Amino acid sequence: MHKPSPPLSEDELMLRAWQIAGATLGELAQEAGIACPADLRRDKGWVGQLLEWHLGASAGSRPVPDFEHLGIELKSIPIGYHGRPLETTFVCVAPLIGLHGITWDQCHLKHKLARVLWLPVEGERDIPVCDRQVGSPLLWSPSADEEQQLRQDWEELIDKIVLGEVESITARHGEVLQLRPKAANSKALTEAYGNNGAPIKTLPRGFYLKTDFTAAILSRHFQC
DNA sequence: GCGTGATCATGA
DNA sequence: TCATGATCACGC
Repeated sequence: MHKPSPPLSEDELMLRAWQIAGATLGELAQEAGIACPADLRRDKGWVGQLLEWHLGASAGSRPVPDFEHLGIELKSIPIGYHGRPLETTFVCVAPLIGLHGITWDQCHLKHKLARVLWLPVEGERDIPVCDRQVGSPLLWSPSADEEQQLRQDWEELIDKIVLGEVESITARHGEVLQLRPKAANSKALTEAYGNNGAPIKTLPRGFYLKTDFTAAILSRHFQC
């Protein structure tokens, strides 16, 4: 099977997503002509990239939505036996410098989360990767409450970054949003503000959605 | 090194 | 048991 072209409409995208719902990753890998890894230790992004392939995502590694002209971001999310997310969800890299005058309405995170196609995938490690099933897709935009929660966490975290306190931020800060390392390893460093605004070198950070938050999104879907 | 895709692995 | 902090792969 050749790589699907980008979907031309939201309806077309959702149709494709429903068409792969229930399939196993092994079946999807076979159609894509790629091998299914025994585990994801060395292929952490494999599931996401496989789903991108099937749905015709076009962005590659560019910092734009997966479905650029639809303004939709694709997120696979690993689900455990109890239907809850097994992992936090990476959203985007956090800016550590050049934040003068940055606002919620113009920030990268808000735009990334404006419209997300969630695709749950079985993620328990005792299920062989090839046997894991894709779940039902969910096209989501933040409710007013959800946006308020995200905004509050984002503003508090950005404030700390601006004040040179990035290295005192842990994953426990934030109700729904976390700031955590996002790097190749602990030796990858980038510039940030330190005490008194002096430049320091620190680990690159990313914004992640906590599992309680994504669990609520998914449960709202299954209840309605 | 940065941004894309994330999960791993161990200390609490 | 589970979330945090660390890490893996790839294109450029």
